[in-house]
Amino acid sequence: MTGEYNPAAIREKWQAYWDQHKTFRTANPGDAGFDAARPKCYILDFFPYPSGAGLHVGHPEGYTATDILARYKRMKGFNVLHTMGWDAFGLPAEQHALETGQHPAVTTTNNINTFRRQLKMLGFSYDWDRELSTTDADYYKWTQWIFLQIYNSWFDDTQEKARPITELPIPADVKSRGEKAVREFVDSHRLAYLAEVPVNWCPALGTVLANEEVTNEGKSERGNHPVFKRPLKQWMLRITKYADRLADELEELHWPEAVKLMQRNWIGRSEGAQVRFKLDGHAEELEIFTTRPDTLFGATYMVLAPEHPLVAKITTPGQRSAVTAYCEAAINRSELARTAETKEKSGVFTGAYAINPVNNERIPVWVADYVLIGYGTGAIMAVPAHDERDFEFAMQFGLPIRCVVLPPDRSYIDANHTQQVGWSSRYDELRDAGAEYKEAKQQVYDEMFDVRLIKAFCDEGMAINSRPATLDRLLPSLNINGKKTPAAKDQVIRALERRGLGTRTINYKIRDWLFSRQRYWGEPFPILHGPDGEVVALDESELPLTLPEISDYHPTVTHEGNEEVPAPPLGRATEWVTVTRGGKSYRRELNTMPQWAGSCWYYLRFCDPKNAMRFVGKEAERYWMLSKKKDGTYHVGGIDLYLGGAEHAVLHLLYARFWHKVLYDLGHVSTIEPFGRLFNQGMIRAFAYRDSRGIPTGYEDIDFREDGAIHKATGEKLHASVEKMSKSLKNVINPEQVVNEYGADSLRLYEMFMGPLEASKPWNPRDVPGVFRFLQRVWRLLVDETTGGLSSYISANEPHPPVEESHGRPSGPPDALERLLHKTIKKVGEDIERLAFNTAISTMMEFVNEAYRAKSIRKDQAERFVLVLSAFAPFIAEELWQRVRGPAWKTSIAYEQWPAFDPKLVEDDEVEIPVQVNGKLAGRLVVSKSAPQDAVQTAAMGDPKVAEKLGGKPVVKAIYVPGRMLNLVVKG
RNA sequence: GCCGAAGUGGCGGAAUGGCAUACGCGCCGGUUUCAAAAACCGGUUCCCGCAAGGGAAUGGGGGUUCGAGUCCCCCCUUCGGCACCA
Repeated sequence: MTGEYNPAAIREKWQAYWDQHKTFRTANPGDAGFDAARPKCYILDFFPYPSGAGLHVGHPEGYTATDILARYKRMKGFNVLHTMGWDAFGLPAEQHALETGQHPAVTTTNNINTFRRQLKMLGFSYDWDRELSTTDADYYKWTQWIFLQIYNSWFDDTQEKARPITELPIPADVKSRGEKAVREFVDSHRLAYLAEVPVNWCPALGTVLANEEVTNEGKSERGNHPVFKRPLKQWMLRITKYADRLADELEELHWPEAVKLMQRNWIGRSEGAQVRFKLDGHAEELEIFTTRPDTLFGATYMVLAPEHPLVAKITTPGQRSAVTAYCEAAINRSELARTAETKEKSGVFTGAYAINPVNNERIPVWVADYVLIGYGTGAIMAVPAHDERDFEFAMQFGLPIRCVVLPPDRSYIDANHTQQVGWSSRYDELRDAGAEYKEAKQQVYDEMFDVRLIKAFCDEGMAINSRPATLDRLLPSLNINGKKTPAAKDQVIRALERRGLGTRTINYKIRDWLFSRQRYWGEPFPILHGPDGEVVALDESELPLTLPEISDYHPTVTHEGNEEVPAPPLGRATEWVTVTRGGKSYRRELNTMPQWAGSCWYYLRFCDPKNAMRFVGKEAERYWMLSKKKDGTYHVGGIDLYLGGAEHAVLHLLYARFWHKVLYDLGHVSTIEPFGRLFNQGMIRAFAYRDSRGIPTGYEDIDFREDGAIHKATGEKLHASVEKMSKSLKNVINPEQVVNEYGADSLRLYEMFMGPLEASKPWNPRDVPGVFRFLQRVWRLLVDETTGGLSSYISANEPHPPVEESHGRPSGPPDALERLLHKTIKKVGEDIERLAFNTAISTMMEFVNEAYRAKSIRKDQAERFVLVLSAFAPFIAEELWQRVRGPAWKTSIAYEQWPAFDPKLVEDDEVEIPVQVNGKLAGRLVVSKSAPQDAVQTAAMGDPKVAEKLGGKPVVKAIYVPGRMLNLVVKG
């Protein structure tokens, strides 16, 4: 190797070195070389789906950030667990198989090899011995095992936790009905259960689509073919039982508030009441859920979802044909199509009437598709005055709108039609007439307010018009007039409960998790179906249940009457499918698990990836997952940093938390949460250049001139905009190309230098040379380019301190550069801890600029600087370290100690401070930090510029922040 | 529509309530060179001015404060999430 900075040669040399020496192999408790005295740090990236396209510049953004932190923590003496693996089951490989016939396993292996090669180029300090793929039978054996744990559990509502199914108490009456009844009872309590659920069947593509693959018009995203809902038996996981814990236990986590909020919204806990309405002329009652029981007096009609079972029963003959037509149309429209059309409400009157339990009013019952069957009871009481949807519907169909909550401001009220809102004058009138304070107040509230609203008022306010007409007979305690919303709610609920008309209830938006896919490339379920519909789980000893080979990855189709009924492709593996046991013939479950399954627990397997006896060894799990807080108590979640894109803010993180909690309840893991600290990196976007017709142009066809981007061939000036990278916009940046041009260290540095990690930011190819230049400057500061020896900047006359003193502690006299180095070490360390890598890099740049200005740097200073740099740019740092240390030096820089700084050298005693007059800058002053205020003030007044600004007026007040600024306040 | 994040030079961005524009890109000038590139040194928010200097500016408007890019209220724009969840 010559003296010039040659990133490619350096990269190859050190990549091979790290591989050969297994530099980043991490020992587990009990392994040789494990040092129990060191604290642990588990730093994890969202592992990638190894797509055929290879690495994208978005991947190395997060991976570089975690790598810097991992390297820093290692140098700070931590045992660092930093790992990488592959979320390799999933759709694209299967689709590729459908198109080419190539086995998904082959595609997957190839893609993984590409990803691994590309990641290794970037110098990430992963322990590659822990690499895993969700598609390895050794791995998915345990995914299946966890499924069995879930299947073999039930949720004990009193203890609020999962327990083994064997501990489920069987009621005597169930027992008495025989074995089948017991089995059904048990099955209906399992955390994994079978249910009939509609799936998206696309006959033209011959496949079942995920909801995301279906357009709003109910067509397939690929090909625009029609998609039909077909009910299929599906595995469901009872995540709803964990709704409260999933919401409440977010509290303690060090996560972005936005993500916590998104999860809470997804869970959608809402408190309210279930209320039963009698139906006029029917024995059945209509049960509804409402979060605003205080508005019960404002209910002017009821609405049933089209799928509601009561619709058929209560519809009067006169309305029957209209209602039937409406319901059929609504049910056949996809859910997406139904919710997409938010513009106009639709609905039909059933002809039936319900009785409002609080005032005996007879109100019409409608059917409308704005009420969803899946939420609450699938029926509502409509309070148009205080619900926007009901308001809109009532306006459209001319239904009455009765205001029962007085809005605190007039913007809601139609002044032309409102007679009585001047209630304070009415109060005075009553008091003048001799009424007691309380009486007068109540009298005002009890008088009917004729308030006409111009829009729905949905916030809290004061209840009005809310008293039964005949107080005594119905609900004597139910006059809520004058009550504020929360108190009114509470009073209504308690009154309803006393009368047996309703109950306090909590509802959630979150649904049970649809856990099966009609796909080939996923984990097979360890489940057998018996001849009489009995479901049997495989024994743990029969795992893994491996995927059989099949030649055609399309689903199979059977016909039931005119209808096509799809079945998963695994049905083609006829030998695999049938299992004989105890003389009985069983069929294997043909569905496979969704891609989420494998990613739900990989962080646990990384703790102990080779364990053949358990999904993770107990000791390894405890060591890596239990994090102590500063106060000695344990953190609720074990992973010290989990970093990835915001696109997984809800589902992946929620599903993984759910599995983790089940495993915790069953005693398999030691923390209630998996990810103590979460961080989302921002998206990297890129400039796209379009011509006047809007057609994108690739960078290679553009001439970047000072006056703008010009199309090379046509000479047309192109319009630039920042967009998500995509093939069609021709703005995709390939990281491998950047590595070839500038080296891996430059790529890493640029990714971090672009801006704050969490911000979305544009990739600008013109900025990459900037960080490359910085690395070259570092190189030339230390290395003589012609000889390859140490540069002339490195002062030779200084004695070279012994190894153990040269880093890890300050040495040498505190000259200006030494002071700056201490500041740099402090600032970079702090910035790494708060993941502010962009400012850390600026700080290093400033140090190098200053060293050039000084034209000299001591060898020990150079060494300490290289240590700091090594977390960011490990290849160049290894090489420089070796060169500075001399040819005898043979070990990696990765386990050297992070240099220390002296707090005394970080603080300057002489500082320049601004002097302000009335808050405006008037001048600057160099002062000693310890100088008393009056000395500083006297010096400031002596400054001619300051004196001029003061204009001879007396200083009425002076604010001095020692060492920061002085502000002189004068009158006028 | 609702919820969340963000708006600072030509560009990416920096700034515990205390000198706005660090660092980098680009641009301008200088050194070096036969010349160019590279490298090194210096300059570069905008407006007026030859200059010294002066004025304005952190999306817009108001407020709190000795002092606001930062805190509070209203509005505008962009991005992200949810989308009839009663």
